[in-house]
Amino acid sequence: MKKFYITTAIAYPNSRPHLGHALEITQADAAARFYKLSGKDVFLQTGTDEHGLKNWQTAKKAGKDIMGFLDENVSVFRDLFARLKISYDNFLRTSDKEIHYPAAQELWNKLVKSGDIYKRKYSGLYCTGCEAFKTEKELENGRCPNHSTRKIETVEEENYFFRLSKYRDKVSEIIERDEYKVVPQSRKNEILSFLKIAEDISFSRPKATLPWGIPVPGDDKQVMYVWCDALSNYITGVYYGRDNKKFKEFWPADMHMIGKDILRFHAAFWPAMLISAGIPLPKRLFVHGFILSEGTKMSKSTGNVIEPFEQIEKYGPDAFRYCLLQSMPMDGDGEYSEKSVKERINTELVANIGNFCYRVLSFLASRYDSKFSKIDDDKKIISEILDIAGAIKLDYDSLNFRNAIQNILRISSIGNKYFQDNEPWKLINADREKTEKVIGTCINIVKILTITLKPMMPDFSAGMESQLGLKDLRWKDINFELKKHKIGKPAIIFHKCEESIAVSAKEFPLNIKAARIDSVKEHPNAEKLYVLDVDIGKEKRQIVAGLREHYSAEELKGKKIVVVCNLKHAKLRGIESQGMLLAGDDGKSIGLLTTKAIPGTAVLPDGLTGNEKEISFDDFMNIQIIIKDRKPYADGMLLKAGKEEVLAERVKDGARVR
RNA sequence: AGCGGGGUAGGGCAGCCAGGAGUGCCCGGAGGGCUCAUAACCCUCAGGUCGGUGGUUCAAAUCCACUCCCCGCUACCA
Repeated sequence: MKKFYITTAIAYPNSRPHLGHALEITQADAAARFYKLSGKDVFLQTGTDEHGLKNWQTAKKAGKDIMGFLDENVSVFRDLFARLKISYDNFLRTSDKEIHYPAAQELWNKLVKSGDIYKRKYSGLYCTGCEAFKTEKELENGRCPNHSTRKIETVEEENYFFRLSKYRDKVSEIIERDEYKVVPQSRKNEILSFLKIAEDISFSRPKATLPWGIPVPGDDKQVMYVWCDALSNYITGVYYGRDNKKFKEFWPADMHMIGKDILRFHAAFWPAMLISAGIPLPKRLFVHGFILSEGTKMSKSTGNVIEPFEQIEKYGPDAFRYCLLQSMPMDGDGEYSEKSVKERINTELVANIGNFCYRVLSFLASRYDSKFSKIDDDKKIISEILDIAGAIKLDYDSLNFRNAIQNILRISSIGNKYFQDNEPWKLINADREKTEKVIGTCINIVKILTITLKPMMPDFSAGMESQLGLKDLRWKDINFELKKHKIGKPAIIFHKCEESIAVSAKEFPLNIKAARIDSVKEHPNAEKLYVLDVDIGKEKRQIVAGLREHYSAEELKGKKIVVVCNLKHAKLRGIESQGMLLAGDDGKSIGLLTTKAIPGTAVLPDGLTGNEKEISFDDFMNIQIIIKDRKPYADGMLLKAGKEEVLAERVKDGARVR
């Protein structure tokens, strides 16, 4: 079987990888994983472009040997790819003398043979300090900014050129007809207009000005310029010039993936070179935009640089991949911000997808001993979901990850609604068999989610496969054929990303006071709730508390507790609650926080001042207070009511206060 | 200035190429339901003269012309 061959642009490793590198390789990896799932024999190549003056100078400046410098930087890229779970099959370094050099030289020779390489004089502005050509833009007052005492000279040098102009019509035609398909359309238009005026391109440099490159065959005074050196990686990595039979298994490439800044080289130079060398053209060029932060390009001066390593560390590879893929529109630039990352994790991954998977699996595990032997043959749901899965396939095939995500979320929303509408937690008392069918269908939906998310979030899907007790799910397993099955052990995969309210050095965000319960009534409308009147010193408050399963009215009356007073008031089943009493919850028992302090005493960490500002329930939930040795700690700081201690009843260490 | 991208509900987007009731997604707001699930899930409602003007058309967010505003690029760099 011919390989399905995908490439990324090769990175220039003169500094650390940035978000753009992470984006491109993640897109390529997601595509590769998708095609693999669909049964193709995928080969993904990436690598690094290691020649050129910039690498040479950066190494020199750092006082390092060029290969040592490159090895170091390249290993950082490889490390990033590993952390990103990139499933590449080949990593090609253009500094590879064994494989890459001879093959690139072979390509050069082919171009010479076709009569498309010729010598021509080139003249430019040369800085003797840098020993390099400068563009007019780079100069300040006609001088090199790094060597302002030296003169800029106009230097002529003789270089080899490639006859791009000869091929512009031919390349235009091929792109026009989509034989080499450039997407999106706007990039295709752009390159077609460039091809009308494309001129021959400089193809080499004298060794004296570019000391670090691949030697031009038959001319030891010249080295290849980047085109033949770097673009050729796409063929040299897959046996070009080494093993023609094997080369044909890979080539032509099914997809090159690049950024919009290098469109010309891939949609004009590269196909022209291939035609000249008599090599078939790749099939598709996918061009993505840049990834921006806060609406502008990331730069150190703006201070909006986002480090890929840090993002993976904070959010994990799955969520990072998911957000990267979602950030990029099909045309134009994308936007990445941590605020939206957190939002997406909490709402899409946790509340929508993750919650559906977990509620279904845990229901089956606890009520049916993890087994089912029938499914609900709800034609409407089934066909609706299979239709969406079909759309997702098209989304992936066109690399529209954003649409794919949107459609996947639709599936889990349908699942959540289906679960909700059937109310299995109630239905199970009336019709145990029907309930089992409903859950069986839900398991199939979970399976479909697992498969459709596999290209984007490999860890999640691997985790779900093991929870489902299924192995090696493929795209063809998207169906409702799982009718009798025993699942594995359910577990939560995505965890809520807490927006930690900065507990500032001076102000504690909560206004907590010691209080005494004056009276206890049962909530007329809710079986778990009490309505309490509490004394918080200068005023009295009415508080609704869900304690009826844990405390009797007698136990509560007169008890001295602590209450959050600046929480936004809320109606609970029709009765207003003007605060919240604090209790520890260790998963088994609920135990009140108590204190001997007189009502009204502020409860604070040492040294911090109080805060009257009203706080929303969500913000409150994001403040972690944990019990240790019966005492409450907020962000590691002990909470006390003046001089008196605050102690939690009944609960173990690690209990969360709420 | 040139080139490119954009202006659609309070925020972020899709829809535009192949015109057909402002349709859709995520967040946020208001109200309700539910308790299996990670305070999660479900439902309802509010909110828009689709940047503006003019044209083509039976019909325009969508096509054409003009115009206003925002942003990016303008390096022999992958």
